[in-house]
Amino acid sequence: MATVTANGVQQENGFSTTNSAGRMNGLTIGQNTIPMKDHDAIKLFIGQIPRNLEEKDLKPLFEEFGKIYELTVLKDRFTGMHKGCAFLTYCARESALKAQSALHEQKTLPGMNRPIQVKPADSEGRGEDRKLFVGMLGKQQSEDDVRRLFESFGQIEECTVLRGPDGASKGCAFVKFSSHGEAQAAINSLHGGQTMPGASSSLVVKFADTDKERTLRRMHQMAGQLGIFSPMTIQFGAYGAYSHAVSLSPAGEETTFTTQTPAFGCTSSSMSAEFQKADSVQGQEVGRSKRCTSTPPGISAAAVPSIAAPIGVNGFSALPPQSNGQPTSEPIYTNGIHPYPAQSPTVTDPLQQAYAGVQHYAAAYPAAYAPISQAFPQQPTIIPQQQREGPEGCNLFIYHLPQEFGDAELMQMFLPFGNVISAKVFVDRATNQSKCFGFVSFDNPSSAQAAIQAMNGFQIGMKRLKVQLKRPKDANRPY
DNA sequence: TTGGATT
Repeated sequence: MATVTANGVQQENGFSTTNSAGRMNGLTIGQNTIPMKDHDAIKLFIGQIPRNLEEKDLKPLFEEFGKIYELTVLKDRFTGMHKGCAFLTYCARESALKAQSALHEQKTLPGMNRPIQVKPADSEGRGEDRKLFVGMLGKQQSEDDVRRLFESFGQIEECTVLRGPDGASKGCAFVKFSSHGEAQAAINSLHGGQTMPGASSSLVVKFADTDKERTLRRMHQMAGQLGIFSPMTIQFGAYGAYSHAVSLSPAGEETTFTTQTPAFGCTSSSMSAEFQKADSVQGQEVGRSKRCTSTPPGISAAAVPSIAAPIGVNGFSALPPQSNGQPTSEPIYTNGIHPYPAQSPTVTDPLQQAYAGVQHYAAAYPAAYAPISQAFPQQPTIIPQQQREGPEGCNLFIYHLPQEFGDAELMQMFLPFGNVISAKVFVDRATNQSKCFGFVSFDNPSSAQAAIQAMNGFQIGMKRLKVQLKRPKDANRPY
């Protein structure tokens, strides 16, 4: 038996699923029509409704824009009181858009002092599929500037430049378009395409995080703040730092660089750089052979008291028990980086002793970390180090880093001097290449000072590290 | 050549 539905669509089977626009909006079985809605139907939030209006009163008002799929006045869960708002879903997406443009803030219902609100409900994904995060803006770019940048791609519903407490732009913004397509078009044209004045890299245009991603990030942040990363990370890191940056070639010879460290497994680094600590005190280079001869191989780690300081800070409160006749003169991690601590050519130089001592520590106790790792059998996954600034006087700016250095290498290099709460090498987003500078934050100023003392002027290859306190944020800012 | 950021 054929059925003619309200839409005039005739079907042999008595089912009708399309409206005049060819979209699904109702399922008619015999005489009964079960309302169906578009797959992309929009749930609208209706606000500023007088509390005496119920569904039956509201229906006529909204039906003029299309068939209603669902209309629910919001009631207090406990008291059942009318909350002055409702959710409304039309069968057709089109109807919702029409209602929104015809009604939203266009009229005020009797007894209300603000105009009616008709807009997609928050539950509709909060617009995140059309909201963009814009990064690498110039710090002086205003909302208007950002709007101008984006206006040709569609209708901008929202544009906010993120600002710190002092009102200074954080160099990023959110831009919400009225549709996903517009947002996507903006990404396609603008992302990476230009570099704003004062920005360090090309413009970033991407979809803003979803709620889920945001929650995840928050959790990571919390975890980072609470220091919930593996203690072994730190200890391994320290160990790795010494073995990386510190492995002395006793004979002053090049050693082959292998890339394994216990801290990070196989690292990406394959540096052939040569480390030399410049003699910053006397302003002169200390001869390599002189330094080397002053560091006799085979010196006992335990006999070098000064290594206790940097090591202790990193959680090595004690050296492992002297053991077992392992060879101590060969670095187990020979990575081609040769620090030549040269503050003084004598063996009493603390830094040199630290280097030497740690080298021997690394050489003599390769199993040192094993018992510790067994003591923490279920370490949580390492949470990626977020950018964290330390207190005033604890943050270092490091320039002339080797191109190959990444965050991990930077951290390893500075771990000997204290608790590194953050190590960040700046990377050019376009090329993914290091910009050869970075930041290291300690949790206390003396570690930072110790690091400056030891590492400023440190020669790597043809370059010398520049290690100094990071400029405070407000420095050099025009007022 | 001074922190790559968030709703």
